[in-house]
Order: sequence, then C-alpha cells, then structure tokens
Amino acid sequence: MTVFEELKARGLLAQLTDEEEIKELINNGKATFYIGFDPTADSLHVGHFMALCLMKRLQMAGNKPIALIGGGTGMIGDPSGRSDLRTMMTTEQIDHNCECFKKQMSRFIEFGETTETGHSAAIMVNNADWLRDLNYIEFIRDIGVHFSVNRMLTAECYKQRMEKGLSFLEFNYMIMQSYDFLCLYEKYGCNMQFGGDDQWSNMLGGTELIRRKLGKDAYAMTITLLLNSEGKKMGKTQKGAVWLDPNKTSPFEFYQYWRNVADADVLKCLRMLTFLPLEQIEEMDKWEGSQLNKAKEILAYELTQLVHGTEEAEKAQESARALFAGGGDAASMPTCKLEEGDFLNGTIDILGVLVKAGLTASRSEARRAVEQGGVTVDNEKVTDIKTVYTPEVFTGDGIVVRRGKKSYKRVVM
RNA sequence: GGAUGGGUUCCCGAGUGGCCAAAGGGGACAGACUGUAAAUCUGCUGCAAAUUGCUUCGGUGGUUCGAAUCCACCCCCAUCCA
Repeated sequence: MTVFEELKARGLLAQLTDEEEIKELINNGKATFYIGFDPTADSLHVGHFMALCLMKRLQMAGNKPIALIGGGTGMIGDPSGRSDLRTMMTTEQIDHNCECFKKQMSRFIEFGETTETGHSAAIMVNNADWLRDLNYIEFIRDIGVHFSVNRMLTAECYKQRMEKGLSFLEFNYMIMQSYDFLCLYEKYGCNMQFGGDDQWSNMLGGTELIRRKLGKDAYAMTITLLLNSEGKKMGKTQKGAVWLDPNKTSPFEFYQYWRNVADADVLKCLRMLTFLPLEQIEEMDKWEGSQLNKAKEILAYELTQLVHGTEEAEKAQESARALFAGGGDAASMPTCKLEEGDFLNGTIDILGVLVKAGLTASRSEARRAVEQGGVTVDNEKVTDIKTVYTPEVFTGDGIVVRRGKKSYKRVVM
C-alpha cells in the first residue's frame, strides 16, 4: 500500500489542490513539504500530534519534512475557525512557546542537518526569522499586490468573521502564511504544504502567490480535523486542551481521555491517530457493544505510548485497571502531600482534603460533592461534611481520596 | 468623526429600583442505570467560619434607606453614514 493510499484509507485526507500530482510526489518521496505550527501555548496538543504523525508517515516514505514554527505568524494570530480575536501574546511568551514546541517536536520527528546523504532528515525553521523584520512598504508592494481583497473576503475563514468583526491585523494572517510558503519554496524547494482543514484558504493563498510570483506550481493538502460524533473538535476537555506535555496533562489523564471516547469515535481515532496496521483496525471494526471497551483500551494505550513512551503507557494502564476493575495496586497514582500547616487544631476536615488534593476547586464545591455522595475515602463513602482526619491517617501509604468515578488522589503526609 | 443597537455568572440569554447570587437553555460536575460508552432520570452549578455573611451584571464616580436596573463620564463590540 502506498503512503497516499494509506492516508486515504485512514480518512486523513480532506482537501487537495491536485490529487494526481500530490499522489505522484509523495509516493515517490519527491516532496519537500512543510507544516506550520503557531506557538499559541507552551505545549503541543492533539491537533498538532496528528500533523506530526502525518509528517512522520511522509518522512518514512522518503519525503522531506519542514516543521515551521510560527514565531512570526504567532504575533498576528490566525483568525481561521475563531469567532473572536485571540489574546495577543508578548514576544517573550511567543519565543518561550517556540522553545517548548521545538523540544516536544524533536521527540516525534527526526531532525538533522541538511546533507547530501540525509536528504530526508527533517528541518525546523521559525518564520520569525523572516517575518519580524519585514519592511512594511516593501512588503506590501512586493507581496501585497498579489492579493485581491475581494477574493480574500470570500474565503471561508474570513466570511465567518464578517459578522463578529475582523481586525486588519488578523486579515493579514493569510498573507503572512502565503509568504511563508513562498520563502520556503525559494529557500528549500518546498513544494507542498499540509495542515489542518481549517488552514485550507491560507494554504491556497500560498500556492497562488507562488504561481503569481514565480510562475511555479506548488501544492496543498489538508488533513481532516478530528471531530467526534457530535461534530465537536476532539482533544478538548472542559479544562482546556489535552496537552502532550506530561506536566500539563499527565500520562494518566491523557490515557483516560482516550479510554473514554464515545463508541462512535473509537475506530475513527484508531485509524487517524495510531500507527496500527489497517488490517488490525478493520478487525476491530467488527466488534460491538462492550467489546468496544477493548478497542478503547488499545487506543488509549497506543496513543499514550506514542506520546509518553512505553513505560508511562504501562503505568497508566495499570492504574486505570486497578482503579476501575477493582483490586490491584494503583502504582502510579497521583499523590498529594500535606503539610503541617494544613492542619487546624491537629485535624483537617474532608473538605480541606478535597481542596488540597485539587479534586475540587473550592470548599463549597467539596461540600456539594460530599453531600451528593460523590466522595470516597479508601473505598468508604464519606457522607458527613464534618468528617475530620488526624495526621496519623496520612502516614505511610496515606489515604486514597476519590471524587466521582474518575478523579482520585492519594493523600499522604 | 456622526447615528443606532449592545456589553449580565463557563457559554447563550432573561431581567429596567427592593421579592436578585440573578429566570430559562446549553455545558460541566455528582447520583441512579451501564461497559470507565451513549441515551434517560435526579441533583447540583459565585465564595465562605454557611438557616447567616461577603463579593459579582464592561469601568469609574454619583443619586437613593436600597442599584444589574436611574444619572454622568469613560472603555469595548456590532450595524449604517463619512
């Protein structure tokens, strides 16, 4: 199976400028492609992960990947798929985020020097290098002439914003991204750009700019956004994105997120996010009912392994099994340490413990949780909000405090 | 710069002097049911030393016994005009 066929079979392909040409290029390892990542936070998330997987797949097929970090475009903020202006970040923040991105990416993609031998080694560039020092007049004379405002306004990404308002700053985003493509084309012979489906209009801007400016052909292809069965973007929780940084989303939380996807979404996730052979996935497609739970476990394990490594994946799986299937020892259970100062008159009440452990945001919330029967300490339901604990119970292994079915913490001294 | 309509809690949205910590919906959380799923039902959803007190309706001042609600100025958003 060729790379192209595989991508297609996994349901990853969304829109392509020229299917035949792209197929030809990537199947034969003749593509030098780039994917841009704007440093909107200090960690990558699941959406980025998909893009990185795509990079990896194409790299394995002999193509040369360029990971573009948007230290320049991040200064502007992509309006695509947004209903309002992004909060502007300071240059320091952006640079910090770029550094974080760099570190995380190196875990997934093999980067290296561009040598004659290692022609498929990936390279990483930052568009801050050419965007931040642009001269406005020169730039709009040189690049700006090639863009028709009339046409830009018809682009989907701007249309949505016509109701809520769109600032001139954001309006320029497409031009910046197009310019990136042009620069990479000239500098590295980058002839292809990939990205999320929401990037389509920005990417077309680039191919068109290259055609107008250089009279050359460049291609663009988008990957399907990972949506759940309800049409919402996956990889988001109430608390925010599911991060790849273990300090922001622990391997266990990460595992749990995938362990808990809806029935309707498991197979799609397996196909789009994992590297498991398609035949194996097709086999799982026949599973039904509670058997799908097995598929969810596989999904969660596979992804945790890809992102956090085998050891962490094992640990997360162990903990999950111990916790939900009962019995066993939750080895890597998240722990919270109490200080002397947390005790008042030698005791701490259950509400205090819940807040301290981060299981509830406030004492009021903790109170409600207890009153509703959602709190368990060492497998015993706590019903009295006045329950207090003395320091002794936290010595040794401490106690296991559980809020609801899925959040728990070991509390020690 | 001018005219008009707006800014309410996580989101949408009601509220035009006290009965307002603020209707309704969504979401989130918890309970029942289950398969760590979905659907459904129930509860709950500002904070706390908790039958009470405190802080909150874009901001700052003011009127009033009392303001999300009235007044002044300011900031922000949308639409139309320039």
